[in-house]
Amino acid sequence: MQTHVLDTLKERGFIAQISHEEALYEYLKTPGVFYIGFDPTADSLHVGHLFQMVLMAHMQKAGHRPIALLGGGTGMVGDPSGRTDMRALMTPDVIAHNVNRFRGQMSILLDFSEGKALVEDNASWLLPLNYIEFLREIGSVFSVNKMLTAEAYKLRLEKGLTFLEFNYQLMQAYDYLELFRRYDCRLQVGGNDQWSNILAGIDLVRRKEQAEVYGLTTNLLVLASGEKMGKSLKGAVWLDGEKTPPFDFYQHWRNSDDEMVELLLKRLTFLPLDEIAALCAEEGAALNEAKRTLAFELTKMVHGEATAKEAEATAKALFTGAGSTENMDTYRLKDADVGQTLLDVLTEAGLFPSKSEGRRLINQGGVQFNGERVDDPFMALEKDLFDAGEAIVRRGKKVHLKLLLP
RNA sequence: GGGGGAAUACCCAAGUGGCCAAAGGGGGCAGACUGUAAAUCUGUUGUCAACGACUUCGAUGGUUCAAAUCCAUCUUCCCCCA
Repeated sequence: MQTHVLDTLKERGFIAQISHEEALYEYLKTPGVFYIGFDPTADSLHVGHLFQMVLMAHMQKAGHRPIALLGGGTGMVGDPSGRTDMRALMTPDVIAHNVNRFRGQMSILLDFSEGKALVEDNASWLLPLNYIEFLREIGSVFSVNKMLTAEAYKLRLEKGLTFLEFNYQLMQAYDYLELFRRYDCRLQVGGNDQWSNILAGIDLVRRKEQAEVYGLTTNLLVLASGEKMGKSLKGAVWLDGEKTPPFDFYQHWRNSDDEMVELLLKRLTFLPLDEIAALCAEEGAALNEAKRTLAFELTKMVHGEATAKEAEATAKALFTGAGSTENMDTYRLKDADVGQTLLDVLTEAGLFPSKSEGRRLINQGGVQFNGERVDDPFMALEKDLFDAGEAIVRRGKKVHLKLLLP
């Protein structure tokens, strides 16, 4: 008999809490419908979302129907859960733009053919809501007393919470009700910080429809240090190759903490558990093999195999000296750049955020030109410094840039 | 509606007339050590034509030789009372 999908998820470390475990096991024995909400707070999904997408993919493989609910409507309000300050409000057209981008990226992992998965935008039912009707139908079954006791609001009760944000939970609960009515959706999945919002939805469906629906939360992806995952050198790591080049994406995973590798492999890749166990049985430097696998698999998943191989080859070239430098970031000098100082050109090329910063880096020995440490920020970039029209500049250990003569 | 506070760099947070480009912490970046890891130690963290200059302390005006610091107005947020 095939492994129950909940067991799969458990084994791979996804699950934090389940609302009605027994009943959910039963429900998922036959094809079911479930949803996960995504806040359209940026114009691309990032690696934090990847985790939820992988979960959806596992579920879909097990025969269930995922609904990715984009919060085009809830995004107009902003979830106060676990936040100490109010989220900046986004304008409707920005939200609509983001929703569109998300829609496209979802298909990386989900099969949308023949309605096997759906993307919904809650703007379609939240925006037309009539205030008084909503209050009468939905607002009447919520207890403010109860909401106030929720952990999620504790922080905000001290710092201040606007009525706008306080409504978020009602809206999310209403989403669940709506999806239940439309698609007979009986499971909501979310990060563990969504627990009280999910419970509110379960409650609402029970009261309005006398039906039992379920909730499941996932462990948030956090670093061993407790830091949230998904940030790196240049901020968030996006799935969009324009915003985060595939090579940077690859490097992000390649540089994972030792302690995180196994967890990440389990939760973000589809590699069999025994294979993962074997990779991670190694200790110390040998763990790098597991990191390479992680980076490769994920880059392949998001950007395709060919691109993943390129990224791998580039990494090899940069860090071991073997392989090609073909896919390295490059900057072609302009005619006027020749003979200018290294500082000026590299700032122009974006390797330094400012000239001051560039000077600092150089003075601290953080910049190399063709393998030689640079000690003079004003070194002139003459043609004879280039070998076959190109030169490699390195900032720190990991940032490389290939300069090309005009 | 009344009264009282607060706004400082990426974040938290000192500073309440010149010694302030602004303490401290976090974060970031770099160096050493390593395994492209973590931890640790060190340096650094407004900009620039750089032992100097310029622009910054919610906004705008003012007082002063001199303002993050004093005054006025405005904006936003918080707290207490109603």
